[in-house]
Parts: sequence; structure tokens; C-alpha cells
Amino acid sequence: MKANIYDIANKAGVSTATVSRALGDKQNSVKPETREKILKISEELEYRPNSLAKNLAKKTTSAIGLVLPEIQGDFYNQIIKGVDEIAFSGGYHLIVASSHSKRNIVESLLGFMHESLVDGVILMIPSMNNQLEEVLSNYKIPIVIMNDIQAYKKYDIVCIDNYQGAYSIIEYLIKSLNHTKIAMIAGPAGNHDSQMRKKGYISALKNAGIKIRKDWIIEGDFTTKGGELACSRILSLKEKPDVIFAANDNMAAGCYNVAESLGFNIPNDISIVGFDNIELGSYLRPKLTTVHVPVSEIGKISTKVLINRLHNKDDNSVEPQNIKISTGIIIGDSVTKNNYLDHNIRGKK
Amino acid sequence: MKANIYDIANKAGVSTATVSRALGDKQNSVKPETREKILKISEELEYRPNSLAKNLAKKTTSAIGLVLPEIQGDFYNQIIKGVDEIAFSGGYHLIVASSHSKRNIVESLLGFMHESLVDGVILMIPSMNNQLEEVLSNYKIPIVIMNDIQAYKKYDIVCIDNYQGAYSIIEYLIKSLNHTKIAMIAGPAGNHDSQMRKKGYISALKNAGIKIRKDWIIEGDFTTKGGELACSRILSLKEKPDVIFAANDNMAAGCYNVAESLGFNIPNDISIVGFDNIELGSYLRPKLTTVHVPVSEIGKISTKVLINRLHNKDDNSVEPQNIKISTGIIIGDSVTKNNYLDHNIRGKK
DNA sequence: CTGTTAGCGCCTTCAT
DNA sequence: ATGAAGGCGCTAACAG
Repeated sequence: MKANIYDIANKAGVSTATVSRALGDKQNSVKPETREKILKISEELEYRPNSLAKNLAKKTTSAIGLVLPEIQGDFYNQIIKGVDEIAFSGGYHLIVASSHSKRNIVESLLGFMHESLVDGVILMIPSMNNQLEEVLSNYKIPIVIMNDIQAYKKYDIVCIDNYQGAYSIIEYLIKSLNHTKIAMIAGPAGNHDSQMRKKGYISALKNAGIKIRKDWIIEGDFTTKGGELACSRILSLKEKPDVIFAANDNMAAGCYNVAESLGFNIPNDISIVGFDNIELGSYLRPKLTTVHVPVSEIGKISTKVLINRLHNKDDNSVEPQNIKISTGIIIGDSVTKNNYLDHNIRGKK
Repeated sequence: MKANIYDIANKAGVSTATVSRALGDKQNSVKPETREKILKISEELEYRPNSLAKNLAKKTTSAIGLVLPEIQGDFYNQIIKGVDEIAFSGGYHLIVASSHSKRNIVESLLGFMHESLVDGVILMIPSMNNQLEEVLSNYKIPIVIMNDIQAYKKYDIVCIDNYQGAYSIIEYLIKSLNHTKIAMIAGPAGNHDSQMRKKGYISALKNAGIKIRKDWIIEGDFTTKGGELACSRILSLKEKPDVIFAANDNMAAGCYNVAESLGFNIPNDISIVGFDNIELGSYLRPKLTTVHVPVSEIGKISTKVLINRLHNKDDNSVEPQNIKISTGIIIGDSVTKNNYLDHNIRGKK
């Protein structure tokens, strides 16, 4: 049977308190030889601490909850991987919950919080809403949010710099490749990351003195299907753009599908740009030009921030952090270089 | 502060036992009005049961551990998703551990087992080894293995029918498309699923009276890179096959890369077939012909089996199950139809 | 139907 | 440096 500290105490002729100390305390609060003895016996008995009991007594759980939107695709995978790695290194277990057909985000969260199952939560949400806010403010365990929600200053936030990412690649299209006719397939309107990407797109155009065309901004839903729908709308416009900037790679892939079936050549007839740099992008042909997002880094850093919080739980003086991870540009073959010197000249190459 | 059953008992003028029953027992072991009263008070106090305490008392955890090889790509994602969904429906939490640079599978397992952190474990392993076996046989909690390990009759196993999957697609290549020159990029030699796929390939050829050529069976490692290496070896052979059967889609993708860079046209110069039907395959051009594997089903069914085991824990009479999930064929455009009636005629089309 | 009483396994003051 | 004892919050006999 499974041994417990009581068995060890018995065999060693000491009290359970001493065993507990010998096994747990890093301080030298136990005579070295006593500790030796206890350690030896606990090995013999193949003693394994029961974390349930430990947690109950200590009122902590050594577990981190990770709440994700519906898991799908490589993106979330990398998040999980990043979080898992750091959590493990820090001695925490990882409990994952994603919303799916049978459960939404709020339910996932409540599951964690209510039952004091986790010490802290890392949260990725499509968008903040009242219900969520209420849940979050009702519970006092540390929370790190992985979305670009600038408005919520009271939480630790770790996210990529969506604005800058979008801005940079649009600027690259304009300045380096002489493009001006750039449409965007945005993400869902409510999604914060999506909003920031759109802002970046708009600012970059404005700063280059290019007029924003509303009919060139179409909303997608971050899925390949959504990208297809949006792309076909764009390609059926009377006045077509030269480049489509999709707010994520999945939608960019959708553009590839539509372009192919409509007989548009990428990049000669239409150029495509994505965002995220997920694995998929490297399989598309021509290779996708996209914004590189260090996804697993987001997970890693979030976890570090959370663990840090957990270690200094009583110290409320530390302000919520807002960490932005910068992005890069992956240059593929999905965009033409526009050789017209005069940006105003129309017509396909 | 957080209320506990003691507070409720106080306020309701009953004992904690009654509260516990009113809240927990589905039986009508409590007078309806008493229950009403308790329920009401527990709402007022915003009572949330502490699952730690509950678990400690009940000696169960309501959690399932999922142990995966290094998480990477869509495949594992879908597993997680499937497991998560069923686990949630069954009232279980999901604790995920994947091996990574800082931890191997055995460590993950031990983490779960030792601390009685989970009631059961779902395991996906590249291959069985002595160390693993020892760990598994040392602990008595239910385990479900998601690999095609026919030899281990003492565990519940849920996996796809790798043999049949490989056999079917090879048979399809031979009978429907008149191919005979089929090479294989196998998975890692130690990997059980990989072995079964190879067996299926070999049997299908043999049964069709086609000689097995050892130089046409090359070992890969299930990664895109590995597929690339293997593919370039095959394409540099003096006598080349017409079709390359990659043991998974990632390696098939590697073949695409190499074929492209060497100037081979798919499928005219070389046909490619994959296995798994992960998301990626649908983005490859020409579309990949592959074996469809209902990945999230594996996760779902494994979880069902496990939960079932957990519910009948004392009933040891139930024999270990061995569930095989059947596969399908996805017909893409990555294989030519060979029109030569005589299989022996050589040369490219 | 309900209360009493013991734990579950571990940690943690408070004494010694 | 160590022991005794109480408690973390809940469940599960056993009585009544």
C-alpha cells in the first residue's frame, strides 16, 4: 500500500511533524542525520506525498489553469506548449480548459475558480464582456490575459504588439514594394487583437497618405472559410485591390483557395499577406508573406508573469504589467513588387 | 470570505453532514424542505465546494491526466480537443502533460501517478520500453493507451487501425490506379503505429504479387524535415518509384518541398500519398491523397473507455478492451492514374 | 431523515 | 531540533 508520513514517522521513531519538515523545508530545521534517516526510509517505503492533502493544508494547489477559446489549429498548440514548459519548470501542473460545443469560456473559468482548483489562471479570450468581467472581478486569484486588451489596466496582460505588427507589414508593402491598393480582411469585430491589427493597418495607410476605402475592409472570422468568403467578395469588386492583407494566416489560406478556384494567380493577379506565421503558411505556394508572431513565447512569458505573481501573492504593490511582444516579418513569395513609380497609376501588372 | 459547509450548517441550524448530503447526494436522503433551505443559504453565501477537500475525503480527484509526446502540430491538438470534450461532459478535469525539452514521458507519468493527482491516465507514447512498463505496472490507476500496441493485452487500447489504413490505400493505388512502383517513407522504427503502417504496406504489395524492394522503404521520423531527407534519397535512386507513400502527412509535406526544389512535378513525375489527413494536407497543392484518421475520435473514445473504467473501478472482471477505429481514404490530386495495362512496363508517363 | 464522530494526509503553530 | 495537537473542508459510517 501507499505509505504516508505517518508510516515514515513510525519507522523512524520521530513525529510526523519532523518528517514533514525533513521532506519539505529547505531550511536546515532538522538535524542532518535525522533528515538522512527519514529520507532513506521514505525511499524504502516508496513514499509519494499526496498533493491533495498537501494542497488542502497549504491552501494552494500548485496548478495553473489555462483557458482557451475553442482549440483549433497550430496556434493554440504552441500556446499550450509554451505554457506547459514554463509551468513544469516552475513546479506547477497545467490544467487546460477550452471552450467547445459543450462549454463556454465563462464556464471554464468558473470551474477553475469556484473549486479553488488552481492557484492562477492564464486566459485567452476572444473579447471581454460583462459576464466575464464580473467573474473575473469576483475572484481574487491572479490572472494573466493573453489578449491585446489595452483598456483593462487591472490585469496582467501579455500579448503581441498587434498594432505594430500590422503597421509594419503594411508599411513594408507601401515603402518597399510600392503598393497602395491594399485591402484588409479583418478579424471578428469584437476581438481585441483583431481590432488592433485593423488599427495598425489604417494608421499605416494614413501615415503614407493613402486614403482608407471602407469597401476594402471586410470582416472575417479568423477561419479559413471566413477568409474564403471575404476574399471572394473582394475579388468580385469592380475596383480590386492589388494586395489583400488577411488578419491571420488561416484567412490568408482561404484567400489562396478562392484565388485558385477563380483562376487568379498569386501574386501576379492578387497578392496575399497574412498574420501569425503558423506552420501552415510555409506549406502554401507561393510561400506566404506574413507577420511572424512568436506564439509559444506568449505562453511562456504569460506563465512567467503568473508564476511571479503567485510567488509574491501578498505583495500587492506590484502594478499590473502590460507586456507587448514584438513581431517580425516573414517575406514569402505571395506579394509582387510594384514597379510603377507613380502610385496612382492603376491596372494590374 | 469564502463560505464552507460549516458556515452553511450554522446558518441553517443543521449539521455539516446534512449540508454535505443536501448538496451532494442525488438520493433523496434529505427532507426536501431542509434541502431547499440549505440550497438557498448556500446561494446567499455564494458557497463553492472546495474540490481539494472533497477529493481528499473521497480519495478521488475527478481529474484525468493526458500524457502526450512532444506536442506539435494539429494532430495532438485534435486529441486534446476530443479528450477535453468528453472529460468535461463526464465531470472530469483535464490535466495535460507533454514531454518536452525539460521532461520526458516517464517523468510526466510519474508526476501524475505519484501524487495521486488524477484518477486515470490517457497515454500516447511513441513506443513502449522497459522503464515505461515498470512505471505502468507499479501503479494501479486505470490507463488507456492510444497507440497501436497489440502486444500489451493488459491495458485498454484505443487506436486507429493503422494496418488496415495503410493496406487500403496501397490496395487503392494498385487496383484502382494501376500502380506497382510504390516506395514508402516509414515512421521511426520503434514507433508502434509506424510499424503497423509498414506492415499494411508490405502485405498489400505482397497480396498483389508485387515484390518488396528494401531500397524503397526508407525510415523517416514523422517530421517534415525527415520527410524531406527521405524523399531526396528516394528521388536520387537510380530506379525511382512512381509513388511515395509517406507514413504521415508531415513527411508527405516534406516530399512536396523536395519535389518542388528538385523540379519534380507532383503527380506527373512523382506521386505522393500521406497518412493522417491533418489540416495541412488540404493546403498542399496538388491536394494530398491520404488516409483519413478521425483523430479527435481517438481522444473521445479513449476518454469514454477511461471514464467507464473509473465508474466501475472495483469491477475487475471487465477485460481490457482493444478498440480499433477504422480509417478512410481522402482522394486528392497527388497521385496519377497509371494507364499502362501491363504493370511491368517501366518508365515515367 | 439527521447528528455525531472520525478520519483523508499533510502542514504548522506552540511548547518543550 | 523535535513533539503534540489542531486544523484544512469535506465525506462517510454509525447511531439514533
